[in-house]
Amino acid sequence: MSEQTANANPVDVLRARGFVQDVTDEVGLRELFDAGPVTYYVGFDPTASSLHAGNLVGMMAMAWLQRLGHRPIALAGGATGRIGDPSGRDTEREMLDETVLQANLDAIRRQLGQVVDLSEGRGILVDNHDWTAPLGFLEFLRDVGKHFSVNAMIARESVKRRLESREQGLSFTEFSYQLLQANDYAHLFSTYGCRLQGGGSDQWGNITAGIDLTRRVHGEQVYGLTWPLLTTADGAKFGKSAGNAVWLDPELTSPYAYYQYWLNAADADVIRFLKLFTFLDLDEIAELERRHAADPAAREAHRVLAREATRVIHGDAGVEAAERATGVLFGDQPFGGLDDATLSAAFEEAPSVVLTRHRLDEGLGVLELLTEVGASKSNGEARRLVQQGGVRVNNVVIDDPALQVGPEHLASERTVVVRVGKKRYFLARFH
RNA sequence: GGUGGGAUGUCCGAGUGGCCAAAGGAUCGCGGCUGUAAACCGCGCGGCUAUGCCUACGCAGGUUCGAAUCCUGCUCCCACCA
Repeated sequence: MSEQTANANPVDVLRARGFVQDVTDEVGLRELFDAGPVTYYVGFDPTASSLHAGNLVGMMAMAWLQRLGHRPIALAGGATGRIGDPSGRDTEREMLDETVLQANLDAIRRQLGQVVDLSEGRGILVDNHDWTAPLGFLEFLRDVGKHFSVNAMIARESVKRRLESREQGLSFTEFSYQLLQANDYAHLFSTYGCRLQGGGSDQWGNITAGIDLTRRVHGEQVYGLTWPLLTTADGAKFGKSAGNAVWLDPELTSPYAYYQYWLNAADADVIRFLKLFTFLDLDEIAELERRHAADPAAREAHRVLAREATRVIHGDAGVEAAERATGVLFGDQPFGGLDDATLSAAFEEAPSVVLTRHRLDEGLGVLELLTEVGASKSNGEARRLVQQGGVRVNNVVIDDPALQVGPEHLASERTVVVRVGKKRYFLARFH
């Protein structure tokens, strides 16, 4: 971290990197930061077994504030996660939910820990279920509910839209959600002295609800800060690759795939992403921006983004594996003389099928092979792919639909690598 | 409850008895250009033992040499009226 960054007000640091959409009472928040370490919180819903790229904005914002000397609280929404599914009523389901939820919480704790230091004395991880579950309904109505005006609640844009929409509707549970979140803030203020809540810009209403509640219950001023909800330059949802979420769990999204997601960022996004998703100095990023403008084809900014963003989540080993696999997959060298282990590592994320060895010895039609590995749904589709020049076996273009694939096509002891188009790889293992 | 309109391929949407495996667009796939990009251009996009055959136009039946198209019933959706 540069001197400049260390001395700047955190609001400016976050804003310079693109983390600030809105701030409640910016003057007051700046003074709060100047007065000493601030305890702040960001909530994450444990709805999946892993966090995903979309959660990174909040994670990075937390990390920056921590680096600037402030104290993070990561809140896992164990309570809100439970009411998210009102259909799970019977005890068996409830138990299962409990197990899954617990696993999800563990995963979130682990993943947050990679970016934010939540160790004893450095940061705190809490679950809002801990204080929400014991709360009685009457108690909740009396202590929390009475501070809210339904008139104000239904005036909120998100609520209003649902009330006007005949087929969507709005359940009482969902309507009450903002009260639960508001109560979280008031609780964290009184328990930990938390005075700042961060969240995506869609959280603005929930955050200000918490600020209001804290003021009414405790008579103290607390603050809120939102970051923009990201979309990519070409309009796609941020953090989705081919429609699938980009997960932080290497079991769900391999370090290679993760690296590739960033490497494939649009030119118009790359600088913005460098600021948000790496810890590089802004000076360094500005230099990359100059170089990118001068020679976009070199894609230097993309490479740095992919490397640094991957390093944050998957470490040096993850970067190394991703770069090695990228080298093999996008090189133009025919494969051959490799061993199964190397091949498996390079193609970790490629779908593979196991076929019997004698089919290879007898000669397997390339069309049939394409269908077997899942590259095509029918022989007709496979034939078209070959005729269009889109098929490679071991990185060598195949132009004959009648080609018989045999033992001479093995790239390693027992594996044949099929490539369709530029990026789709499939492995056939013969046993 | 009444009246009218509709249901077509992944999606949108044309098609009112043979020329319909079904226009057009989008998505998607492959190729070209390029930078593993964007934009743009070209090709492809039901299946098969393939100059033919099979399966497909909400569901079930019928008329006809022949039906996505006509008739009957059913299911679901929409609009207007009550």
